[in-house]
Amino acid sequence: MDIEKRSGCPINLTMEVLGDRWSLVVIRDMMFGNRRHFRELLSKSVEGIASNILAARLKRLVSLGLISKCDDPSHSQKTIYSLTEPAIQLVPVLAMIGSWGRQHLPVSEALSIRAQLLEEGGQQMWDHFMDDLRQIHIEDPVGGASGRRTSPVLAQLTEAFERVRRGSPDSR
Amino acid sequence: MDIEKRSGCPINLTMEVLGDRWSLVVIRDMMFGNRRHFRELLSKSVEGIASNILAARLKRLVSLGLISKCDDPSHSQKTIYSLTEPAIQLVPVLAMIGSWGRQHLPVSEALSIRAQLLEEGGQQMWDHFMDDLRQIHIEDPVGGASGRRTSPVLAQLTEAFERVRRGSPDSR
DNA sequence: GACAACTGATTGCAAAACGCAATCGGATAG
DNA sequence: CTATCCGATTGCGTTTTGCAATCAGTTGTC
Repeated sequence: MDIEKRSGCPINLTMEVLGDRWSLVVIRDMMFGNRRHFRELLSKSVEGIASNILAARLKRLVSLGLISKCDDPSHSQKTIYSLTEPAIQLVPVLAMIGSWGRQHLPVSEALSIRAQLLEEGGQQMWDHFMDDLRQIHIEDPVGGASGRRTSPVLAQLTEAFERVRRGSPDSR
Repeated sequence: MDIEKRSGCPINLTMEVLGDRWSLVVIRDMMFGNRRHFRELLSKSVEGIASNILAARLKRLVSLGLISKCDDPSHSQKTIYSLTEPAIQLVPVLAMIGSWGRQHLPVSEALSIRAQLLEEGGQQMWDHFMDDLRQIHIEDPVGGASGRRTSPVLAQLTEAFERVRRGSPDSR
C-alpha cells in the first residue's frame, strides 16, 4: 500500500496519509487509550468503528509505517499493535488539533479534558509523553500492552478523564 | 450542511470537519497562495482538484463557517472566498502538520520551504501571520483578494518559495 | 472432552463519496 | 459578434464507506 503523491507538499502528503475520517481516531485510541488489540479498538471505540474499516485502517497504517504489529505471548492468536516513531511524533499535531477542536467545535467536557491538559502542558509535557510512548510502544510493546509497564503522563491524563467522566470535576 | 457528531471528542470532531483529502488543501491554497476565486483555486491547484470536488468543498466549508464568500466589485459574477477566524486559527495546526510531513514523508524542497520557515518562525511568526490574514481575509477581503492589501509574512513566505522554485536557494 | 467465549479478521451488499470529462447560462473584453 | 472567463452543475463509472453476518482457530470453564 502506498500514497498517491499528488504533490510533494507536506500538507498534501500528510492529508494523503491521514486525511480520512478514521486513521487519526484509531491512532488517538492507541495513543491516549492504550488500545493495543483489535477487539479493544473495536469494542471500546466511542465512535463505533466497523470491523472491516478498522481492519483496513490497521493494515494501511502498518504498511505506511505508522503502526507495527507483533505477537502477544499470552495468546497465540493475539496481535499487539504499537505506534512507531513517526506516529509518536504526531503528539504535537494531535495536541494542536485537539486544541483547535476544543475552541471551535461542540466538544463534550469529558472527552476534551485530555486535550485541555495536553494543551496546557505545552512542549515539555509533549516531550515527556512521547518518551513514555516510546517505552510502552517501541522499547517494550508487550509490557506496554499488558499494563505491566505504564506511562506516568498517560496515567495522569487518564485519571483526569475518569474524574471528569464520573461527574466530579476537580474543585480543589 | 452539518457534521455527524459521532462523539464529542475534539480530535474526532476535527476529523469530521477536516478529515478528507481536499478540505485542508483548499484552505492551504487560500492561506498560503492567497487564492480567493474559484478559478484560481481550480487552475492553480498543484494537486489538480476537480471542479465539482472544489465546488462541493467550498460549499461545505462555507456552511461549516470556515470560509465566507462575498461579491467581487470588479466583476459582477466573481465571488471572493475568504478565511474566517476559525480557519485562520488553523495556522498552528497547519504549521505542525507541515512540520510532521516534512520529517516523515517524501516532500519536495520547493513545496516544503514555506512549511520550514513557518516551523522555524515559531509561535511569534504564527501570531504575526494570523494578524496579517485577519487583515486580508476579514478586515478587507476585497483589497486582500485584489492584491491592493498585502501580508508581509505571506510575501516573505512567497518570496522564499519563488527563490527555491527558481533553483537559486538563498546563499547570501 | 464438550462447549461457549474470544481472537483477528473476511465477505456480501447497499449507499455514499469520489474522480473525471463535458457542459451550463451569464458576464465581460475586444 | 465572438471569444473568453465566471462559478458552478450534470452524467457516469469507480471507489470507499457503513452495516450485518460470518469465518476458522484458540482459550477458559466445567
